[in-house]
Amino acid sequence: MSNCCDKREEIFRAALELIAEQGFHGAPMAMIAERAGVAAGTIYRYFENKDALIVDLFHEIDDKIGAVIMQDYQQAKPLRERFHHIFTTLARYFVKHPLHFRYIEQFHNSPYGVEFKRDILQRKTGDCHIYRDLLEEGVAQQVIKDLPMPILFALAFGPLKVVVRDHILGFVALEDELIDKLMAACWDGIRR
Amino acid sequence: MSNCCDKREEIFRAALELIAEQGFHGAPMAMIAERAGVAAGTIYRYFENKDALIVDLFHEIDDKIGAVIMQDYQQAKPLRERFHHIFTTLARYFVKHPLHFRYIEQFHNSPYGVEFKRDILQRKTGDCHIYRDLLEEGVAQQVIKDLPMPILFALAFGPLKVVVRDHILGFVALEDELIDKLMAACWDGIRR
Amino acid sequence: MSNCCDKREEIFRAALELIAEQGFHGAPMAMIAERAGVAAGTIYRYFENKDALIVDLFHEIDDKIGAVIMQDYQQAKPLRERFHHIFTTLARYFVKHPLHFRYIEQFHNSPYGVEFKRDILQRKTGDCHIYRDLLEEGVAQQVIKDLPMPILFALAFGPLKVVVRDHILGFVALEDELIDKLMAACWDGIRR
Amino acid sequence: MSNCCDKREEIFRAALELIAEQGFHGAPMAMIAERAGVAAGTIYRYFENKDALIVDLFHEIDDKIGAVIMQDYQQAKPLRERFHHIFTTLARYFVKHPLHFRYIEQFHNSPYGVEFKRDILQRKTGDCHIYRDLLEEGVAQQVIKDLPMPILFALAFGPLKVVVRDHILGFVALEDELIDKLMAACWDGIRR
DNA sequence: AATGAATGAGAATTCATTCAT
DNA sequence: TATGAATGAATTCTCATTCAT
Repeated sequence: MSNCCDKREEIFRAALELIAEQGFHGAPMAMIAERAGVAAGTIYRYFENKDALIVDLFHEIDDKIGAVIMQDYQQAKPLRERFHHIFTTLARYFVKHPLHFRYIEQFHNSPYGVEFKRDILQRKTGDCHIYRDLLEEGVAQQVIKDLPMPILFALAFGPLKVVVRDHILGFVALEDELIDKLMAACWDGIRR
Repeated sequence: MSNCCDKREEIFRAALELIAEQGFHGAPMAMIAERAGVAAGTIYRYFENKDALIVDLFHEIDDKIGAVIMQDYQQAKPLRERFHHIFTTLARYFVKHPLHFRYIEQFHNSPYGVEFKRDILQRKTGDCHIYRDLLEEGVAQQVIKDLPMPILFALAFGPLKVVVRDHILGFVALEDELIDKLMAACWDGIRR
Repeated sequence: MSNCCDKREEIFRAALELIAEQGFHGAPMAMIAERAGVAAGTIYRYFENKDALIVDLFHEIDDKIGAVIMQDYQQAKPLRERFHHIFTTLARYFVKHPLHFRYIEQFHNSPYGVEFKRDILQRKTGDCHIYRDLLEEGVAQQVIKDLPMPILFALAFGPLKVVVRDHILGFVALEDELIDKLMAACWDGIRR
Repeated sequence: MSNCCDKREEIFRAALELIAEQGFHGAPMAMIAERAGVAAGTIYRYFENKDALIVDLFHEIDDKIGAVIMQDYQQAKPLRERFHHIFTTLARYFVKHPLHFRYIEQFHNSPYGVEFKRDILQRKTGDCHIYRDLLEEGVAQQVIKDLPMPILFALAFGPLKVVVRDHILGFVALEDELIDKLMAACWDGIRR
């Protein structure tokens, strides 16, 4: 457990940093290895190849985000509060982990991410059902507009994605107060 | 005149298709040349190098979009109508030209696009001032929420981006009626 | 005659400048053409290919030097005076035409020049016989050391080559007085 | 240790042979690799790029020559004997290592060598100070002509360069006896 | 398990030369 | 004759992956 996971962790960290900052182009295996403090060949003990490393790292991050959201998620709370929880948790997570955000963006806009996207959009994997369940519940309760799920999803979380990017580029300071206002506006977008 | 522009056009077309579909990785110069029906060296008569080709192609598309939006834009019309015009024109353009949409996405999520983004976010180039002017006017008239520009921008157009992607992947059929509904919801997001 | 020779002349001039200053690497045909004010294809009307251009240009320069030396060469004058004439004429020519000197150097140190050198060293071409005749006469008269011809040649003109290079690089100012001193020293080298 | 230095050595050897015989043009990296018995990419483990390989190889040779000259150089010996030592050592080295001579010539007549030449002419690097010290000492002792250093340098070693070239091309057989005569003549050129 | 030197296919780019106009 | 766009072979260099140690 000791050595094994350390190395894997280090490789993940190195890949995350390099890819998030330089893109897939700017992250050759040799460079990832160097930054991780392991030999190039060692990466292949933990990952079948570069693609697998990239995909695994994505899932690692994706799972982490899912876990954070689920952590204090209370199904019993009113709809809007639950939306508030998801939205602000996501926003704070990305503000706190800009490299994760940028990695996910890189991933989605790459051949690696295309196949995966089919899954996630069909809500087959991950914790996406939380988002969907919430929205579907809202539609059923006639609190949320009766629109196709992808539309609602885009209205609810699309702006967040754009704003986080702007935040990372330094064009807005995404502080708690602003996150709340953004959330409120997104809620305006989806509610009846 | 004949030959000159044909070749350049063909190279643009080939690069657009390959990059939009396969990403920058999947579009080596030799392949672009082959698909364009020219020799590899020919590309370099029209573009200084691959980067220049990529940036030029982006501007080509960007200008085209700007032109389409400006075409029937009527400054005299009420705010919401102007927003409607921009929004639906954009949506229809992307539905009609999915490769353009995917190319732009690739571009923005790449080293090539980083520098450019700084400009566009600072609204220094292109027709972006149209968007900003519209939103600023709305804020001044107290029709639109008083939020920082990047936030309003994200609320107004962020969902569209996500939905267009879903449309291209086949998860929604972005028809005129749905575009209108989406636009209305986005308007709900930004209006007071 | 008018147009024909102008172009050829311009191509020669352009090639001389570029090759002397940038080496053969730094003188692509397209660049030579541009500097000569002709189209790339035009060069091939006057020269079979790049090699031919390079060799022809060498001969052009070589002939010019030969002509200058022969111009005031007086067979009747004493040996040392004739040596003085050749030496100082050469020196002044190179000082006046540094590009010619550098071109010749480039040429001799290139695959182009190798074959040619065989000829010239066997004294088959050019005005080299002047040098050789002079030295042979000196040997016969027991004024000049009895050494193999290439040795005498090297002693007589080798230093000049090195000094001209230094002059062009700015490490000595090769003025008339210094040329005379250099010549005198070279004469010391070859005379009995 | 074993493999490392072998490969580097082999690459040096291959590059030396090819460049000395065919010039920089005639020595593509792939050909150097093939002749060295390594893969093309392997060269780049030992040298940053082709330029670095070329420059490093030059210094390798240059250092070797410097070492050979210094090996039996005795500062205490009379001036002429020291000159004799340097001159004949150089001559024999080049006779023994014609590829080294031709490589150096190629190098000096190339963009690679230009920058370096400035140094060596200013006697800033290598063992060149030996030559200069010797000549300056001779001038001070009024044994050698009072001429600018580049002139003396050219008189002392310029002929050797020309003769070595002729020797390599097969026009003289530069044997010990002849080397001595050449040296004596060069001494005549510089001595008072 | 770990290493990292070695591999070699593949990518971008250059440039002498050709040929339709 | 002259043009210069087009060609495509050749060149430099990169990098994912392997394998002997």
